[in-house]
Amino acid sequence: MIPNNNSRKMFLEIVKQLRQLIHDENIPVGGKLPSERELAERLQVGRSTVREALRSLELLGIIETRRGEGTFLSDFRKHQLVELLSTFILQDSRSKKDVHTTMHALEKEAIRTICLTEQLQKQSIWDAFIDKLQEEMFQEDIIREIIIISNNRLGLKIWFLLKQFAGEPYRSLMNVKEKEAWKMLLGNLKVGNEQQAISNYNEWKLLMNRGEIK
Amino acid sequence: MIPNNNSRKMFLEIVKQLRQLIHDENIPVGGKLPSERELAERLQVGRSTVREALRSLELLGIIETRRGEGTFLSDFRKHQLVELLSTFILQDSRSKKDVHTTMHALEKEAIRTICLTEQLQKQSIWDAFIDKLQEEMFQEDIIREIIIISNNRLGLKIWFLLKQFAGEPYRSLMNVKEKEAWKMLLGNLKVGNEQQAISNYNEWKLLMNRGEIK
DNA sequence: AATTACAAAGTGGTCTGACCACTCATAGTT
DNA sequence: AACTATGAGTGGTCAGACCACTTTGTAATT
Repeated sequence: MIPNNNSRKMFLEIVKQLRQLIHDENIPVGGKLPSERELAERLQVGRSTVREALRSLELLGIIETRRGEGTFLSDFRKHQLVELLSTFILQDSRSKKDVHTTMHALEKEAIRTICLTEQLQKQSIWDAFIDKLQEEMFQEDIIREIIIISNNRLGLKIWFLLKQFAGEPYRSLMNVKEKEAWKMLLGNLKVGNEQQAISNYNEWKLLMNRGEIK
Repeated sequence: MIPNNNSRKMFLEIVKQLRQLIHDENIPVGGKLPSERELAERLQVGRSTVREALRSLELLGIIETRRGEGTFLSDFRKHQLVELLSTFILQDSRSKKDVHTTMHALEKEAIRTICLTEQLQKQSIWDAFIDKLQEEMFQEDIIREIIIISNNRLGLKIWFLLKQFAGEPYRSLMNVKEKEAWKMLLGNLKVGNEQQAISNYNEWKLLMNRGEIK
């Protein structure tokens, strides 16, 4: 008979199978998962093992549980866990720097993609953003919109993820210089001037860093 | 008496208290945590509750457990969480194009970082690579080395992950033109010429794509 | 005295069964 | 028709029991 002496961690196996199950049954975001008891029976493990896997995914913000109702697939953007992680994990400045560097890489790539793709430049949204610059506005929203428009869904998701780990790298309020940098950046984005746009981006980043040092 | 049947999730509370405990007792990376049974008694909860919290932290790569030995504070720079989340994320966006775009973003950022950091340019490894170009060599190895030297461990981790999903984007054999492009790229890398290096990179990428189309 | 072999204690891994607290649908009552 | 009570289903927690594994101490052997 096959020994059940798994050197592997069972609960990790369950995590894996849960992922498979979610995929196979095509459970949508917000959809309901089978109950813990049913999962235990279907996967042929104890309920406590199932729970360990579920609790892990819950801490990651992948699922959401409501007592008396059930377990639901969550929109992982909502997780509150990340602030926990930042206090737990990202005390290391090396890691923080890595997160920022990687985010910047994704942001720049989005700008490049947009500049090099004619259809993406014609979006009238750039003008709208330039107009909105006068009001109070979240810089983060602009960045996000840029990445969204660049149409790299994977990059966007990774960026979201990192943003959550990075804490608050983007201040919401802008001073005059920052607004000016944004205006130029958006303007160059509109006409597809890659070199200039990247240059503007770097300038803006410099302004941001100075602002943080203050 | 104080009712502890709060609507709050107990296991989240335990996670919080574990963090406190690790801080208070100043447990170093690699250090040993109290046993599950001891934690259960100290925190006045059941062992299974403690386990749910511990399993969550384990999935996040914050702790490491070894059967028969104990639970240890892990080197969380391993970023296991990113790996996990990525496998979840990549289910619904397996667009190869997105994967490639994101990989290129990371590669370019590595090149930029190296160009802008003097210490990284002095590595004699570039000359070694230029020499090796004559022989049969894996382009993938050069790229990887570039990212490693750029010292962004998170980026490297993500890059590795994406490479797995991307299949085989980098052919191992190089023709004359590709070798020439690499030679220039490495040369510019050595002296920190960012603009030219990125330009070389783009040229090389173009050559790669043509080769694939053939 | 040194080495080996074995037993015991300690630890994480898993399962079972039992409650509790909560939500919801529904049968029953007014 | 509106309201109420009930029970089924679900997650939350606990206690106790094994198992598999590692470490450690001790007794037996050399």
